[in-house]
Amino acid sequence: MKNPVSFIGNIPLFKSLPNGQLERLANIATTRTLKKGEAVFSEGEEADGFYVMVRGRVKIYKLSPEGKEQVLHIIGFSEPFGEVPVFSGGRFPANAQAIEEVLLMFFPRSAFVELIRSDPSLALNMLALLSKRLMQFTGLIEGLSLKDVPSRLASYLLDLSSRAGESNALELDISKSLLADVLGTIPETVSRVFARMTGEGIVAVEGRRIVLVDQKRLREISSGVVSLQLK
Amino acid sequence: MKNPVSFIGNIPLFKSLPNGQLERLANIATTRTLKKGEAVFSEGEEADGFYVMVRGRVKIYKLSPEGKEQVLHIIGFSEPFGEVPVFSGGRFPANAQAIEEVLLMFFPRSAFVELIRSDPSLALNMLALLSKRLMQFTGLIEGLSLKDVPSRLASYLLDLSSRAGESNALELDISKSLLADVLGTIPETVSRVFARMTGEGIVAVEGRRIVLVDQKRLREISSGVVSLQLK
DNA sequence: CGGGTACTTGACAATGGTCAAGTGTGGTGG
DNA sequence: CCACCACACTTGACCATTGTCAAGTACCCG
Repeated sequence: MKNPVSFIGNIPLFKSLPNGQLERLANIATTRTLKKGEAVFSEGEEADGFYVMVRGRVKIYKLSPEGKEQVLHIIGFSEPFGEVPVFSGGRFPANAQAIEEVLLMFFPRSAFVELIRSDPSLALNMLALLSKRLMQFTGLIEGLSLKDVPSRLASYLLDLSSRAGESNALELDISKSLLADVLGTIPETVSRVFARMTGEGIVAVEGRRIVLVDQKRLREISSGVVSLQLK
Repeated sequence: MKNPVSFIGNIPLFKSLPNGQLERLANIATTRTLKKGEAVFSEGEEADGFYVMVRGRVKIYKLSPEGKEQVLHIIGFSEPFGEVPVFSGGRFPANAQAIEEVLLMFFPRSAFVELIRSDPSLALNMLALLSKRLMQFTGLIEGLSLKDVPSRLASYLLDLSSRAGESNALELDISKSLLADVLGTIPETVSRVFARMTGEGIVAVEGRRIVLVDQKRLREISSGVVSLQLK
């Protein structure tokens, strides 16, 4: 990295920190690189700090005994992760694995807690971060418990579209099998739902490129007002 | 309440606060009583503070368009709730309803944020609280996505037992239909699973009294090593 | 004592997962 | 540079779990 202090200063979590603090952070931080497929940490492992993404992406996920995955989060540029055990338990509650080549910054726990103690605005930033995570999890729980797969897929697509500037033509940011793990289902089901949506003229799919043909229908499906035809 | 300051001082979230701060808290706090069935707040409502339970219990839950409920949390004595929008959004991400007659303490947002700013240990307590919530949600997501209903019920019973001092004879702390909403299923399914477990000699059920006859089997079911017989 | 709610049980339906087989494609090593 | 292999994806047939609808019983509260 060319300039660690300036990188750290641009992380949303650390915004509003004075320069002195940024330098202290840069001093306690270390970096770590991983190849695609490598584990950052595993569930139950002892945690002595947390990470911030510099380059690449990792998935945070739970594993069932039979090997099915539920993705909790996909971490991208300048997002922190693994911060939960810093404040409560000492162990990671889920697994983290690189889905691309990855460069991470690592912040040791004790030094970071000290920093929070001395800087209330850092504490409030962290509180805001955890609160947002909580809201996001609330949505995930709602989806898994109260909505069917077409509805969850529709929500995902609409969300992608809104983050891509409300465009109707978008490109999936992840593979369809990873998408299945994000939605809490399996690749076969994702395929079938895409097929049904295509048949209904709601979307057009070509590999990872997807066109939202009928946003209105999509919104109805995502909110559960109507459900998708069987066949 | 006889002595607000001493009550507040005994809330885990506020432990380790100096007396002066406790008095400031007592000054900004108000109280609120609700009858069974009354809403504390609803999803999407503007939030200007959070609550701490003094007496009774409330359920925090999401609602599907068809009226199905998923309970996220049951709040009991001296637990805080509704604190998420204090730090991020301005709106409650779920509903809260009294399941018994309830007495609450309310802390307005801005005064509370000021207090956090001035007291790092309060900030760390709050960070620990949100982290624990996050871990709990992680478990809920895991259950909904990766485990079947018998497994979730088994986990619930084992959890109850451990919190009741490892006793084998326990009393459900909630009605079976509320239990269904906690587990992310419906009362009919809970009934059937209890019936199957009884038939297998795993538990004995009599109204709300439940005896865990075969804890070992129950643990196997909860962890997904084995599954329950069909009939 | 009455009424409503909680709970149970049965028959049925449907969502979505499993298993299997086949197609396409991108990356790598010969 | 091409062939091959692994993997991502698709599709079909089948089945299991769980939700829906309906009816009946029991129980608690007023």
